[in-house]
Amino acid sequence: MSGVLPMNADLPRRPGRPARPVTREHLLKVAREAFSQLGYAGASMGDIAGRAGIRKSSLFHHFATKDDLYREALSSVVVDLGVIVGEALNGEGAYLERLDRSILATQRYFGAHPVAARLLMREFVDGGAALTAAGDVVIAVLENTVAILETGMSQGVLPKTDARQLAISVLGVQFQFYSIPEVSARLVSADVFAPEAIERRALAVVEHLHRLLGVKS
Amino acid sequence: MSGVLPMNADLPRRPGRPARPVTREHLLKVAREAFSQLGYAGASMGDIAGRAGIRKSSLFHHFATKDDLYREALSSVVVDLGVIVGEALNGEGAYLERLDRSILATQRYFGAHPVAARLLMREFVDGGAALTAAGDVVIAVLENTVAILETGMSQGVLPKTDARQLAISVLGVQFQFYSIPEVSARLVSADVFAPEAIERRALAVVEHLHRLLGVKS
DNA sequence: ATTATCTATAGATCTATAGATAATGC
DNA sequence: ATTATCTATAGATCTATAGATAATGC
Repeated sequence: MSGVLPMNADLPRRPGRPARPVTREHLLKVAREAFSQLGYAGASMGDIAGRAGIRKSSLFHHFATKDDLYREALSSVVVDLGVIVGEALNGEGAYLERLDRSILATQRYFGAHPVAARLLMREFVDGGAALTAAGDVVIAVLENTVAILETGMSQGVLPKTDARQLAISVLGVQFQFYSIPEVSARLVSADVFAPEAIERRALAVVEHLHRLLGVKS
Repeated sequence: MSGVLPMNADLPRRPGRPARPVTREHLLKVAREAFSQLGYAGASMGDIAGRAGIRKSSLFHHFATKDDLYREALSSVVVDLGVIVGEALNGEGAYLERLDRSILATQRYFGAHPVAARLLMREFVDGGAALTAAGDVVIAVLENTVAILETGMSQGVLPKTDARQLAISVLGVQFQFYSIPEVSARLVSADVFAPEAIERRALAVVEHLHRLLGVKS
């Protein structure tokens, strides 16, 4: 599609209102990539602008501060993932069915969006030092996990244990692989974002979490 | 102890050779703290010097480049942890005894050294982009975990499964809690470095890894 | 003489702003 | 008229270096 028109996407731009302005969406996409790969402090506005094919000052036209850009980039991932997990959890089926569906959905989302898990992990590791607002979102995600685990325990589907300690381990199993993609790639000797590798990891995480949570098999 | 002599530790220093020079060990300690909290890009040489009570240029007298300082700070943690896990694994007892001892030793090390897990996790997440040499150390740590798991599987102590996929999940369970201390603290509503909290997490990780690895109980 | 510190500074880079430019969309 | 881009630049900060200083350790 859109192959009929010439794709003069990466010609150097000149002053004046452009025919095909760089979209906010595209800027957020390259910002997610840069922040994911380099972290908030490591990624510069000039670098992000360069990836999008515009000048630094043009990037500031779209986002008033680096912090604004970062928050919006992070938020887009949190919202996406929240919707996907929400749909998986609120769909049909018994507790374990919905749990498995949300695990698979999360893993496939991370596989389809190579920057997502690392971007979120960096935010966790930074500990909301830069972000009180986003820090609360992070806590909300974990409190949600705790609630899901406690539901399973009170329904007798999962053995009772400290749900808060467990939630952090669950987070580790779900995020680790895609948060450290270069390391994971070397360990499993494969492109971790190839379709077979994604599916292999998804099934492994289901198996691992079943064991970790004590699901009867 | 050493309370007899005046502790003029944090008086401003002046030009000329000092009576009590700041030790290399102390500089590495504050560097580990800064890199752990802020990351490689986020921590500046000026900041690290300031934490140690000297000027930036004096820090450069001890470490020629920021990269040198980072590598040595990271290396000190890798070596420490390697020794501790090595001793736990090479000691007496059956496979499971040695496994549990190394899990507990790792958790207690992270609890006693609040900057260690996060410093290592940041290095994993950065993916050796900055560091090829240290990146190999990181891979070595994981290959070692794979070898331990495969030993257990071939001895029939652990059920057979993909040891490489499992190793990454094990890494997640072992590191997550102490890699995101601010988040963990809010989730468990406690100072995660208080002795009881450390012991609670250590026992939880043993339980979680027993389940994840399929140890018969 | 050695050495751990300091002051001062070069040169790069980073966030952010000011103001010109020129095509778009109304 | 609006607006997405550009050039140019201010001011802060960052890594790293040069060279002075003065107490230590021999």
